Amino acid sequence: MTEKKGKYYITTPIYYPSSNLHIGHTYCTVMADAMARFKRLCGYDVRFLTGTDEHGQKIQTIAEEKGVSPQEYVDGVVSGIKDLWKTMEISYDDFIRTTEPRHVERVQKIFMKLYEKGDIYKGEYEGMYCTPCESFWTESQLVDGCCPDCGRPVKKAKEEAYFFKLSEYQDRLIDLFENNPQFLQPESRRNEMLAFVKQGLDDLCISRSTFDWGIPVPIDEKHVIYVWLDALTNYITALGYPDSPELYEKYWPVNVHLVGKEIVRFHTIIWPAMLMSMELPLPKQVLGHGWLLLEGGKMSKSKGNVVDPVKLIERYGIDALKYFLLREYTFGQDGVFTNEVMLKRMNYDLANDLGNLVSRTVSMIEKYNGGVVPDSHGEDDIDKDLKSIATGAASKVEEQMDKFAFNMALEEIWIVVRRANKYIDEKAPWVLAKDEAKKPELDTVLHNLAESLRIISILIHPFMHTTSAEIRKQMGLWYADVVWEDAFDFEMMYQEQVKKGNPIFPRLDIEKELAELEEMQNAGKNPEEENIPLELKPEIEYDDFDKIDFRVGTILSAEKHPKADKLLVFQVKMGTEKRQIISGVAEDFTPEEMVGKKVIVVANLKPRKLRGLESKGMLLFAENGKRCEIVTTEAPDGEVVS
RNA sequence: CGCGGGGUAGAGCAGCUGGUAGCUCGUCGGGCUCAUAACCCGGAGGUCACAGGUUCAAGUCCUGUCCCCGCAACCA
Repeated sequence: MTEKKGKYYITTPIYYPSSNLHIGHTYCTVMADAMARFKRLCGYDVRFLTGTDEHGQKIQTIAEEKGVSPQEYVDGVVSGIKDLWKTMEISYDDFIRTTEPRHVERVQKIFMKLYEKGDIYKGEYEGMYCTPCESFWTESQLVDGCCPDCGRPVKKAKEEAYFFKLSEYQDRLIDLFENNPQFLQPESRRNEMLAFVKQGLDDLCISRSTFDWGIPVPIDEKHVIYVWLDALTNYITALGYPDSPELYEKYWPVNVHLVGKEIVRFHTIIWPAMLMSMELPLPKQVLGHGWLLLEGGKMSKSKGNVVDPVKLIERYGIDALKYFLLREYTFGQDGVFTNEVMLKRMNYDLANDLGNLVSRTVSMIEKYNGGVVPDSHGEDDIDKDLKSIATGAASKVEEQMDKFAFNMALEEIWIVVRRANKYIDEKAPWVLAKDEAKKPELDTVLHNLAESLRIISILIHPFMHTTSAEIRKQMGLWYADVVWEDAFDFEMMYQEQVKKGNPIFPRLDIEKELAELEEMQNAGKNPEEENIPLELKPEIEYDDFDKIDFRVGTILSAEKHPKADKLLVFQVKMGTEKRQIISGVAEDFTPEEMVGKKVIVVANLKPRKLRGLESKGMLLFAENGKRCEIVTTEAPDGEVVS
């Protein structure tokens, strides 16, 4: 076996089990898994951690709605997540749940360490609180007096809370970013974070007393520990820190925290600050990957446009999906997910190039040499070229993997695949087979193809181990372990018995698959039969409704707000009165097309200045975040709407 | 005002520390029949957003401008 090269600790974020995971989570976990498998294959002592972040008000609320305890609720979701990782053959070494006793106890110990260090103090948190989002907002952040995230009402709240002295660590964090370019990649995120820290850091609120689904603050039973102290510490509590430090001492500091770009800030500012406070080593590197976007924009549960990985795996297999995710997207950048791009990748690269290469090679060895891999006899320039490309690929893959450039690593492997296909054409074994005198030459060709596939089976192992195994089975290599170093050698096969199997990646009818996928995805989106309640704001009384005075108005004129690019300034006539109303619809309508339209106005809304201009009232529009439609009527202006 | 990302062949993208512009798909033409109508070869197609500058040499460095996309401000 390979000698050990040292340890390698890699983590994914711990996911929030408020509902099932989508392909974005899958993407991150697939990358971590590929890296973990690659490092293992290269001889590292790898530890790969994933898990779930299970506390918080949101979970508590959902559980209450479903009439189960929070623990029961998360147990259900988490078991689904574990099933998904099992289906996807994610090779994690540990799965930490923040509700596990091992985590709970250790978080409390960590809290005490910070407290004893003098970095935690009791203070008062004041702000506008959005319950569903568990977030405090400042007045200026509110939209329409409501939560800027979910649009629901907020309430003023003041609560006693414990704070972590994040501000104390500002200078050390600036040093960290400035002196360790490797600490946070890609580069662009580093600049962002540096700018953020330089703006000045506020102390961090780390406890809550408005709900109780969390880890109790050890010195104050009224409080539970709030999200980041609970969540981020998973990376060391899972290693037994502080009470059972064997694994901790072996694996910490982590080599890589793989995270989405939305939580880079927490992992590169808050987490290092906590570690500094505890006087522990910092993560060697945090990598912020991009998002998978859909054509319409961000993927999100509330838009109902999530892509369900399970369906895709059932249909195309896990290796095909993993290949697509790793090959198509550039680490760190956002990428657009479409069924068509996915299907093309699967067909062209997997079925046509790799699958077909295996198929034709095995067929020829069966047909021309009774299914036994022959020995080679000499080499010419073409042989040499094939060999050098095949044996040179492994180091190129290593190089790309060092940069987390999965797409480039796979591209390097596919250069070998394409070279082998080309080799067949150049050598035309079917011609050699017709001439008994050319048998040695034919043998050489078959041998070299077999060797190439052997090497390919090793190279793809970190990314698609099942396919790797299937290729090795067909090539008669079932008896041998996959050893990375063997990818550097060309002469290793000796009279293996090959055996044709099913196509490893059957060719897809893209048109047909597209149609069926679309149908499936629509079916998930619009269950016609079912009557699914909408997610609404809290109920109001009739009296509340009656307070609003809706009127019909006619738009007399419209123009762009001189100082704001999203605002239109309308002059609206309602019966006898004319007034100015401003709306944020400049991106959806031109001023010209609005003139003359009849609209519905909230006429008794308190006037307010928007970028210097007064708006007296509000116009109604229908919108879904993307498209915006005017709510209109036939009635004469001035009339009451009720 | 701002912060960040980006503008490279019809589409989607690579091009790090400067030295003949590349990949996948599509398209046109050819080859082959071992193979999953797959594979291989060749052609057409790019003022590398624009304008200056540095340099023997610039998508690649510098300056300025325009446009797109996130975030932010603001969307009663």
